[in-house]
Amino acid sequence: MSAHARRSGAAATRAVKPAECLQCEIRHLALCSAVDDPDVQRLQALVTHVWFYGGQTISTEGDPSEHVYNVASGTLRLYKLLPDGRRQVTGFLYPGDFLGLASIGTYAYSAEAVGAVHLCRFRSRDFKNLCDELPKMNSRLLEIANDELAAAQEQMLLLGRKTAVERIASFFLHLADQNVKLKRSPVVIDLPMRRGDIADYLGLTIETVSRTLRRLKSDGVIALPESNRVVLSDADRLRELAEEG
Amino acid sequence: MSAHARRSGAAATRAVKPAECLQCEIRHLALCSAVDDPDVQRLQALVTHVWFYGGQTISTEGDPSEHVYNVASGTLRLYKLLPDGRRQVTGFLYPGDFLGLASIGTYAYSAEAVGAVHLCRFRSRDFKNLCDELPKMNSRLLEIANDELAAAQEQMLLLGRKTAVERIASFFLHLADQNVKLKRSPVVIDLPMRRGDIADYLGLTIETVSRTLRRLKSDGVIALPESNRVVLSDADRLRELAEEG
DNA sequence: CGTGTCATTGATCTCAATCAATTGGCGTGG
DNA sequence: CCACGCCAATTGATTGAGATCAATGACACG
Repeated sequence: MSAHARRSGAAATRAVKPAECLQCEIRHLALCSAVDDPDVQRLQALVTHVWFYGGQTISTEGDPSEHVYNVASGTLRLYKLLPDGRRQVTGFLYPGDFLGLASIGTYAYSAEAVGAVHLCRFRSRDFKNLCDELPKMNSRLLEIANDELAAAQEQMLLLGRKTAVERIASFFLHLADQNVKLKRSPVVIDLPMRRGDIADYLGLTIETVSRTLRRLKSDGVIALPESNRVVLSDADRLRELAEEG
Repeated sequence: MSAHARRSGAAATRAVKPAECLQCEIRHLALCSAVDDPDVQRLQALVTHVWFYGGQTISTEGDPSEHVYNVASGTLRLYKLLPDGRRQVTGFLYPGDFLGLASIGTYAYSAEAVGAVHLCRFRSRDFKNLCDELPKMNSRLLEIANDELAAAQEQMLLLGRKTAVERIASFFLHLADQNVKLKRSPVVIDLPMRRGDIADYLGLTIETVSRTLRRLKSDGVIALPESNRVVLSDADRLRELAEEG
């Protein structure tokens, strides 16, 4: 079985002085939308901005969870490994997403940068304290946890019961929704991750992903102008193929 | 693919006057452990006790979420369906577990009684209001959501990457842990659910579950004194087979 | 005892995994 | 500029784990 894991780059993390949270372009998407301008200042006082290159590890499953993060730009992959190296990518994080749930004490999964990413980092302790002071933060966090839980249920349905075509179709539709949220095209979709990441996310192999893409392409449902860009030529057909409620 | 769903029984739900929450045997396991005796009284004022027979539906995916529940006794199965009837059981709930996460607005999944169950029911609105007043409730809820999220990640790993034997072994070990939590034997395990539920939980078919059990049995790893009771004769071996960290 | 439901067991099939090249893009260095 | 190496992705041939199809066995219940 598969282990499309990628050796982590050795490049260093840079940490610089905070940019202005009030001007943050993705604030409306993030956790930070929960609090008003005065309180955002308090968040800003706690934040450290960090950058990672593609392949770098942000946090490792089982390690004590010292930080939580907001994704400012770029994509992360979250994953768990089996002792023999088989990998399950449990999700991708995009700008506005929060990293640090399911991490009371220790991280429940590892996180790596897919490409270059910019993260807003908080010390778990500081963050926890702030949450206790700002009840809105806590309830927003609960909301996020609920969304993630619902997404996890959906992914279980996909992994347990869907066919390869259905998985790929569902994945693209999910990416299309994500694109809408980020005010990008719902039809032209960039795939920042490699085939191995997609395979490990969907419980397939690289080869099956590739073959399924070919079929969808030759059926005219999608186009692949580049290997990491999909065009949903026939979104309705794709929805049928995904077998969605 | 499989649809081991079961037609829902037609028997009526009974609702009676609340028992005493302060004397509740499983309070220490439940959400209710978050608040002190005086506040438990406030919880108790809001609770309705309801009973369901095996096969009855408690809530349906997509329906507006009007209630949240605590499981007082019995087992629930949570599941999602595909349009063609394929089913994924996303989890089982045992005494002390909370039903109502991933249910902002509408239920993210359906819930059915596996056998006879006793539930403590709250109106979502009342419950939400109480949570806003008792910050400890909110943070306990977040804690629960985090645990469920971690469990969901684990289940994704199982569904995406584990073999049939590994899935069954992991399932039994998980049940054993559950048993410890409920102060039952970690070796003799009752299976309140039928084979179809197990299959749909593990992303397998009934037949594969049955065959895998036979193999584990003939290998001396487990015993099956009755079809719905397992004895973990060799827990260490089982742990090896589960390929766990 | 029939009858229905659930679980087990056996025979066969199939979809995706595995194994094995081949292709294509890209950067490096001669 | 082109040859070479590297790596990701594609494509093809074959295998295999688990699904599907089909009985059979084991209880429980009216």
